[in-house]
Amino acid sequence: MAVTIKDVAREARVSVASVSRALNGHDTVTEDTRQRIARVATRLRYIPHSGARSLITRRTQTIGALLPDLHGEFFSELIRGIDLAARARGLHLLVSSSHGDASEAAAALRAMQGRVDGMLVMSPHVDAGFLRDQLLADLPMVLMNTPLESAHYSIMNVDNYGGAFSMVRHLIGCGHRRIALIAGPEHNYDAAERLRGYCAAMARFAPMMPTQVMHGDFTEESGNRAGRELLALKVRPQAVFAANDIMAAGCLYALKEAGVRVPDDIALTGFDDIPIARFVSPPLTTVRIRIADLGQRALERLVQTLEEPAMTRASVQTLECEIVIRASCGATANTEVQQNKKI
Amino acid sequence: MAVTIKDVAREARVSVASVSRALNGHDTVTEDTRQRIARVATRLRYIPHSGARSLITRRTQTIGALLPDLHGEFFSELIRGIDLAARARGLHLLVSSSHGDASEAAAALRAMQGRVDGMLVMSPHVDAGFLRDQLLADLPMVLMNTPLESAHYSIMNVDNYGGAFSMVRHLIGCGHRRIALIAGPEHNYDAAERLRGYCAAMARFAPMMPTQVMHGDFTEESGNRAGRELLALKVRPQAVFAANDIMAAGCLYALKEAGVRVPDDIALTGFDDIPIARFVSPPLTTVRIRIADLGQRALERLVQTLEEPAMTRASVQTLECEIVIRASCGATANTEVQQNKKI
DNA sequence: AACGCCAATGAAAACGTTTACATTCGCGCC
DNA sequence: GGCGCGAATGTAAACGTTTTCATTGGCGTT
Repeated sequence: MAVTIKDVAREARVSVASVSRALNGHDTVTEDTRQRIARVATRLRYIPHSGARSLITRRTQTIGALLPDLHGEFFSELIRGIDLAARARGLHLLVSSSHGDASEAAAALRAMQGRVDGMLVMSPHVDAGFLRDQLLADLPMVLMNTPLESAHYSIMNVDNYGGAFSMVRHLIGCGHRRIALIAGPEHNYDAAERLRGYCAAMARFAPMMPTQVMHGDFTEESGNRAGRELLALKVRPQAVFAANDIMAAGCLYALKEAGVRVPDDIALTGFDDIPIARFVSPPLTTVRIRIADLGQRALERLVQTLEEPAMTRASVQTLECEIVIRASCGATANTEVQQNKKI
Repeated sequence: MAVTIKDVAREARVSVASVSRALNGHDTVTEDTRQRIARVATRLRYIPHSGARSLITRRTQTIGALLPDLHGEFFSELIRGIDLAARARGLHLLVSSSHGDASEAAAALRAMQGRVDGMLVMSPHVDAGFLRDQLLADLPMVLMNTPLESAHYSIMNVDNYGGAFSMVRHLIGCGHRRIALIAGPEHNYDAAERLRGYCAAMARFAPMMPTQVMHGDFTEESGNRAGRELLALKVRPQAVFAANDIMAAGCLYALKEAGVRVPDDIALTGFDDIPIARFVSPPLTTVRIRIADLGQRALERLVQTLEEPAMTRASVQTLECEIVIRASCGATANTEVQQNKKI
């Protein structure tokens, strides 16, 4: 039914070998015949069977992305970055999102095996055991946002620690001393790193002030709850640093509802710089992650591994964040974006 | 290098045929040998080569999604819906987003041919010529959000007309009469349908009032500009209906900046119900599209076509919208969500 | 004019599956 | 006890490519 290389060969009065050579740009074919073959191929709408090709070349020209069920903006930005980099290299992108648990993630990964040349993995369920299992099935992988260390796989992380550190430094620079953190979920790596950055910056820049950590789980509701808890305290903090923007938004509503003015009474900042950060009032000072960049860089790292498996050693890369200063922190900002300097 | 079916066969002391049969659940193999083969397969970490398989079965178990460079939330929700439905059927998802123009879209589609069993296409660049080209390469496709009609391809649209119609009816129900529309881009199908719904509802429910259409292009800036233009008018409208939420947000900032109160002085509504709609103040009354549903339904339609090519005739399905009433329209809402009734 | 060489092309094997067809074997029936 | 039959398994062809190796033919060299 479908038109194959044989049809093209017959029609162009050459062998299939010549068709293959002509279409793949080998130099051992006359310009004349190449053009004739090309004409026939387009006329017949010939499209090579990728399966047959991958059978012999051992390459699928496809990379897989295993993603958690991320919240909207983050997810789409990440895919956008990956897709951009992939298409620049003529690679296809096979995605698989939303896995509830480790076994589901493992199943998804197994299903992708054999269809892809390599994988980008961002999943909270990827642990050491998972990694060991995969090691034997040596599929090139790049791990994203993971606390794992691996001698075999490259890792691409976001500088959560540095971002949080810078934000606290900024708040202290604004004159705030009592700074509370609304933390993320306990077993989340990103959340842990942000907490670590907060603590480190407090210890460094306001060593006499106690840290104050409220419980949260990255949801709007938890931010709201934390906000109400803060208001009930005898001594309210001067600034609240939420470990992500959506919690900051939840907290903001709690403050507003109580008639507390932001930033005059309490300053508030977030993390991620999702679009919503610009739209709440007052607009939210936050830590920006270049998510698309993250995806792009991860894919490029993977491609590098793919192209020279021997040359490339596993590495850990960390993507810098930057502070975006808006109204919610009470800063008299003359620059909107302040580069996050290395510490 | 990789372990093949032959390795499994040798190790299990059977022929490759038996391995294939056992692993594919055919009933012509003894329970005893089936288990033995299964054990060997897992021990050896055997993963069938999808290329080889698709070569003979003529199926790739993969469907492709050709998407425009949609804005964040919409994009991710759509993919989520598609992915959900796909994985429920054991199908893989190959995505390709962000194509600047028609030729790029065509290239992306061509690149996907032969790697997928069918395609979901949502792209503003898909026109009649494009369609005709593809028709010959009879790949099952479902078209999304397109004004095209096709006897060969099923179409899955959003009820932009009905949503806009309902929103205008609602605004009139709130007591507003002078209702302006901030329109979307000229050659955008969604935008045109929303405009049509606005005009139809005005003609129906406020026949003596003139329609008032401001230019816009779905961007925040254009909404802001339109807002400023509205303020400059001698007679200001009582309500402004922006053809999408992000323009409504832009307009809202223009109104706020001018000290105009929403909804007291002017009511404002949007379309899409992106998350931002909840976060602006006042929260935005808008038309909700169940985006994930759209993706899911489209995929299910495609699968249906795939499974019984003969049975299924091309069809056009339209996904209903619903009005989400928040503060920005000035309604004294007792129900937050009002089902959009068929007209 | 014969020879060798190189460029262009063709023939065929190989990739890893599935499946139609062939073979084997045990068993019941005449 | 031979025969047919059906169940279980094996053999081999087929899928559409790429690539190695062989073949052809033209041309320059001697």
